[in-house]
Amino acid sequence: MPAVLRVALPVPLPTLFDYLPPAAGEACVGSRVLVPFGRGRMVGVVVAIDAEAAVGSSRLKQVLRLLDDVALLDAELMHTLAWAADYWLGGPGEAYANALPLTLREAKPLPPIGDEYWSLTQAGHSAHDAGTRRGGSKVLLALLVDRALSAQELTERLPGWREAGRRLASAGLIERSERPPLDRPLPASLAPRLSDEQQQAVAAVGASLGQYQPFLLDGVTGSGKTEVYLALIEQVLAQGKQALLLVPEIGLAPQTVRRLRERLGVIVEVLHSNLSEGDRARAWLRARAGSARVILGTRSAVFTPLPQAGLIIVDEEHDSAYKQQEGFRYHARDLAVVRARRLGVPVLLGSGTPSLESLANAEAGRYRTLHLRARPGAIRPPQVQIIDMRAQRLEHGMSPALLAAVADTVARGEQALVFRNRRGYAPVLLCHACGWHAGCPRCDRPLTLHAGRRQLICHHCDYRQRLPAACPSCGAGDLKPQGQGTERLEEALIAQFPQVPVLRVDRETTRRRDAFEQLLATLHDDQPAILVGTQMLAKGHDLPNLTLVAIVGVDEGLHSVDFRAGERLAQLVVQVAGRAGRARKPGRVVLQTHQPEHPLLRCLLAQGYAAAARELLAERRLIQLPPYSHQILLRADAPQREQVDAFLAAANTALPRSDQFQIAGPMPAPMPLRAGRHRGQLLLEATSRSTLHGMLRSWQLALAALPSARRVRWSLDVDPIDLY
DNA sequence: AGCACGCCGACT
DNA sequence: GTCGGCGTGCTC
Repeated sequence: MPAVLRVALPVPLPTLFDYLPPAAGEACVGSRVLVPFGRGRMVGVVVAIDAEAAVGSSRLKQVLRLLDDVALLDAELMHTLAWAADYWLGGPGEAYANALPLTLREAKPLPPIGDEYWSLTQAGHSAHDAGTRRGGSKVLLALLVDRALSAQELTERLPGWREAGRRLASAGLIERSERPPLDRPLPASLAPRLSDEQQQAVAAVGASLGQYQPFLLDGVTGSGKTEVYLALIEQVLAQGKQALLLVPEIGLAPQTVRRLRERLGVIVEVLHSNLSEGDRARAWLRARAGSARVILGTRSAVFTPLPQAGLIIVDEEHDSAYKQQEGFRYHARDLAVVRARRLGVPVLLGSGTPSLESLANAEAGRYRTLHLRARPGAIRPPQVQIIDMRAQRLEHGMSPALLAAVADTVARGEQALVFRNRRGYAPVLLCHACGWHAGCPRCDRPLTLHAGRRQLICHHCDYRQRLPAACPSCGAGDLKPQGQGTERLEEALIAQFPQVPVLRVDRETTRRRDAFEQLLATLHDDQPAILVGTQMLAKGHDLPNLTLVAIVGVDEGLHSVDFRAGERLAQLVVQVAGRAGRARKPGRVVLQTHQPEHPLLRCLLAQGYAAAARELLAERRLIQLPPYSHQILLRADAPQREQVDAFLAAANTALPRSDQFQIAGPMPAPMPLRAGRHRGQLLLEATSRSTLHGMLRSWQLALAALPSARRVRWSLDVDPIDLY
């Protein structure tokens, strides 16, 4: 048997592939190779050398070329990736595909990791003097006439300069160069005085630097978690180590980057999916080279190489954005903890509304809890008032008490936020003559009315149709919107408060990148305004003049079939409420509901999130739901229901009988029809997941071999976070 | 996932 | 008589 190289390839197959060593050179584990695969060629990562071939030598092909002389992925990252692929049942190659920026999965030399600079050529200077160019090109030439500028500086001064840049570069008027990343310290601002609790948190984590220890930093919005992060990152930098800070979404990145830069006086490397591939590769490589000291990123940044790791922070750790919902379904928060253990560094999970999983880990003594209770500056926590919607005359879904609260607020020159977790004008369009309602033909759910665009849109599959003038069923012209979305609330608030600016913030109004930031920038600190919006308003963004949060209709969450609905509702209410009164002014929250006596709401409002979470945890323990049990969900969908049923039945049969786990289903998914496909699922629940592991792999292979599997799309989800 | 091969309907 | 539909099988 010849010794072969074992290579992970970016294909969703459950196997690694063996190759004969290349004609020239010595491959090492963690380096990339170009290999023939099927008809074409592919870049893979060497996971083992001197392996014994798993297939007959006649089938072995030879590595075409080595792409790295040293490992691109260090031993720790290789182990982490293998562990992740194993835990979340991914193909061995999929983890690598997620970890490596696209540019690094091409058979090219590594891109330079210096900063990208642009300058005028001789011809460029002439063109500028002649003034022949127009528009963006002219502005760009003028910007570069004195000195070369970095791509970042150009983006700051002329957003969208790339197009003009391309034109001018191909005309030979400007040229690109690389310079080593700036290493001179930038001006750093002084750290504010920390509260006692903040100091204790910093001291506790600081004392653990250099060893593995998970911390749960439990701090309400505005309690100053970020200052704790900053102080710790400062310590890590002083030791010459790297800090990785994960945030749930890109929207939170720009302001956080600014804050980190201003306070720490170092370059902050950013890694998220909205970055261009070149930028991602550069940031990744800088982290690998150790020149990036502070790395801020979203989910996939958990795979950043950290050769000098000092600390990992996961901000808003409860956020479900950390779980990848398709393909390789890993959880970045959980992986961050695993990485921290292997790296021997502390990991800090921060949230004002910790996940029940993390609370259970703290309860079990696996995590140390740090509390930040007080809001610095001694602002009182917002007072919360429940409005019983029953027997109220509603103005487009808003009660008189709610409108009065908004009126008071704007009369004082302050700002109000009206929160509604529903986009569009109305969630249902109903015919008052015959009872027909507009439904999605592909999802069996009502279509949402979007009045401004005169469309009916399905929020599940994006099916769209024009707004009918009359009822398609009976011809009556009596179509009435039922219920309220943000668009309708906006309209009603404009009518009620004609002199106050009303700003709607949802996916529709903030489609463009940075539109959200720009929108918020128009809010002057001292001017009254009304904000209407969805989830997007729940996070980040300090609005110092915002003193009222009005939550319209959270009842939907209380009826949901998903056992996590209560947890999510509590988190959402607390996060949204936390927008109120962040600066000097006291805040007020009104919560409008049809179920003022609901135990979860009452507990949440009377005793706060921690108490509500304790109740929810006790419930979960009682009925043995996560985090007190472990779930694996098999999902399947197909154009015909029989195909789904046949596959799930066969999958169920292929499951070994065991008292290690319970099986629920096969059953229809909570949305049994979506985008024209029928959906079903099979749920495994076990008290101990580790005993399940070996069985799962063989089950997965058995599923792939089922004839019925070819007629469905299917996936296995380890620790699913919604049963959708 | 791609990408071939392979065997049955509506077209120049 | 062909172009092309997507079922089936393979990739070291």
